[in-house]
Amino acid sequence: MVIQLTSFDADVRPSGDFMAAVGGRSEGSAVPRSADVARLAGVSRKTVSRVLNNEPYVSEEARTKVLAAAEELGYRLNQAARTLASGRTGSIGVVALGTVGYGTASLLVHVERAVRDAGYALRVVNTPDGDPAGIAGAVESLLEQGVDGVIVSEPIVEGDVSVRVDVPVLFLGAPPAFNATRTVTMGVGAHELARAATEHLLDLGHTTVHHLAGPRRWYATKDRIEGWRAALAARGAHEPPLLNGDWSAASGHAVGEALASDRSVTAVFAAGDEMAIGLIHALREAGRRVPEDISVVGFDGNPVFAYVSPPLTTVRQPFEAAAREGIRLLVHAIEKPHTDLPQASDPPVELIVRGSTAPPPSPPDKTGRRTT
Amino acid sequence: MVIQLTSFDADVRPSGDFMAAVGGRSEGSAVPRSADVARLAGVSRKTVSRVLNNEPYVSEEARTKVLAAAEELGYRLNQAARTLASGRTGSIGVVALGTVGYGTASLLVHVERAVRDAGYALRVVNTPDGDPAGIAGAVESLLEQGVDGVIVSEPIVEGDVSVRVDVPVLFLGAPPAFNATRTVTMGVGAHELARAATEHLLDLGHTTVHHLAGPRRWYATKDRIEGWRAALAARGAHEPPLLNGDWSAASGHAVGEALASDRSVTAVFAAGDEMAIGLIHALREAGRRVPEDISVVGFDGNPVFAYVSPPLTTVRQPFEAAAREGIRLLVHAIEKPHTDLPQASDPPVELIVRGSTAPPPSPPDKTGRRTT
DNA sequence: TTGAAAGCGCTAACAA
DNA sequence: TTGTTAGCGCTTTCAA
Repeated sequence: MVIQLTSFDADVRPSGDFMAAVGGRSEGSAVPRSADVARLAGVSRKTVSRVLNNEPYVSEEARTKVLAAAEELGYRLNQAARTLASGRTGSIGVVALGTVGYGTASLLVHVERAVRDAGYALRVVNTPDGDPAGIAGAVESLLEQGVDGVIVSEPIVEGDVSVRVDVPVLFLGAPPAFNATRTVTMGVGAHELARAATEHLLDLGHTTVHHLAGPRRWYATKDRIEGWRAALAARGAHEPPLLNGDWSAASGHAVGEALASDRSVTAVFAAGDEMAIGLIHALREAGRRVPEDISVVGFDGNPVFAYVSPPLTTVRQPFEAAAREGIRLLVHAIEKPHTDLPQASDPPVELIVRGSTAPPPSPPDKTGRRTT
Repeated sequence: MVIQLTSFDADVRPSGDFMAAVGGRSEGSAVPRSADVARLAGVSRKTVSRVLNNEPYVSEEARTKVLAAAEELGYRLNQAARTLASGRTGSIGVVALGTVGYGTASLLVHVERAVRDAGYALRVVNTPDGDPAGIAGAVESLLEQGVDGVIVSEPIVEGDVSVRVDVPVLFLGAPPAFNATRTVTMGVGAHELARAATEHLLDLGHTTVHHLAGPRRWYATKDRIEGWRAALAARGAHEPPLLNGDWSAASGHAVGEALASDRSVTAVFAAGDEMAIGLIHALREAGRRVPEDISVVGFDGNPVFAYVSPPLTTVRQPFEAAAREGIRLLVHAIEKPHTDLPQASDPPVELIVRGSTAPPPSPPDKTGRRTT
């Protein structure tokens, strides 16, 4: 741990803005204003504004001069003033979960990139609990800071969130939790993915598939349960009782210890890669082989699990596509409020078959009895 | 994938602010201003401001009335106006890496929490490349948006970044890359951690330790190399050539394949958990046992790797402590610019010994020859 | 194509 | 303890 403090030059102002507010005018090394640029370029402030905002009706000559003057002065547009005058903030806020899992983290990274590519700045507020009160508070603080749009990313609980929102809202991976001027919902394919994972196991010959679910309060959990259920129902497979984890490998491990003695279990679809890893570990510790005795499928697609034994079969969530498409719609809602939303393309469902799945130890015969 | 668009009520304004800017006065359902609160509470706007900013010299009575009026109106302070008038933005910007690794993601989560706990909002800009140009652009955009302080989190390359920065800057996990009004540096203990990991292996009886490093351009890589080197030098151990990865499990796997045939290698310290996992996998595929033939230590402390075979011995980076302490110093620099920085406490070095390390297959005898 | 004037909603300084 | 006045730096309107 190193703490280094560069010598603090006492006559450096804490902030140019502060100094100016105190009374300094644009003299000496003070932070340049648009008036300074205008003066240097020999035009009006409004023309400077026009150039910097790419507005039409500016002569090439004026544009060139303004750009040169701005560059020379090291002029930086004051976003607060612009926001106050125009009502547009140029930023989008995201309410995220604040967990460090591969899934949520990579979703956030893609959101940041998509937002930036769309020309907006990003404000982030985490709500580790994801409950309605937390989300309401987070949205409230975002609105207060000033945002043109809000993204609510994978919130946890259902329940009505009570906030007054005048800007468009994008719900990523969950149904709308509150009303807003305009609401856009973008799923992350959890249902289809869960269904594909379950079907993969069924296709291998397993008579049914157990499901290790996440905490019941999460939307992500519900979606996966439903997908699993749909796959089972479509094949007429019996639906075994749910197994419960909390996304952590430790919880998967605990479930695996309890499950190991139940010889009727031959296939488990876990709602997260990490739970799957914990589950497999416990199973093997108890002497059950994976995939020979029990097949396990994960959920997320973290590439590192291609390098464990056995390499984990899993499904990949299309975070990048979901973030990109969702934000495209959100930005459309922000910038063209009175037009219809464009069509969103469906991201692909991607099943990654590796080594943790195989046919059941001994396929059931026609009567459904198992011949071990 | 579900796209849902709630019916768009045509007479809902796209934004209250916009409407007001167009000419509406505080009438009907327009967004309330501080003047509206003042009127309802029967005080002046300045008193409203005082109450909302927790300034002294307000009577209990006035405070109560203002709060009630604000609540009734659903008043929300306009941060842009406040910023313009006061010069303070109430937000801190972070320049992050935008990779989805466990390390960087969890650092970002802790940064968000610490920033919020300190009463600031967070702006995030990612620079996937982390190079000086990218960092400069990111800082520039943050400054333009308006921030009271900047955090540069684990940048990649050395090199001078050319930006004019009037606010304090916190460098997390790297030395200062540019000059600012005030610079604070907070390491994440990488050197000490790398040293502890290497020493653990040496203590086990290995004559030397190989190091699987990350991309050479990263500061994080350099720090770990230096820690490893220091441990080797302190014991008079021979320093083998560096192995090179890119943080991914795949790169660790590739190195492992090449390394498997070299029987002289008995201990490897990998600069990241995921590379360690890939390395171990390749080693075992080639018939070498871990830890019996080769010991491997990772770096990061992702708990999921306690549930693979063998459970990974690793060191945990004190992200939470580093973020909390670093931001404490940054906030101090922002709020009390003319005082000394407080003392920062050193986060603990934490070695997590699990199953991937053991004494060498057959300890060298006194002469240094190996008796296999 | 350009400019002058008038705010945006808030806080700072000062006076009361 | 409170209110008045005067901006913060920009965009908007409207006229030129």
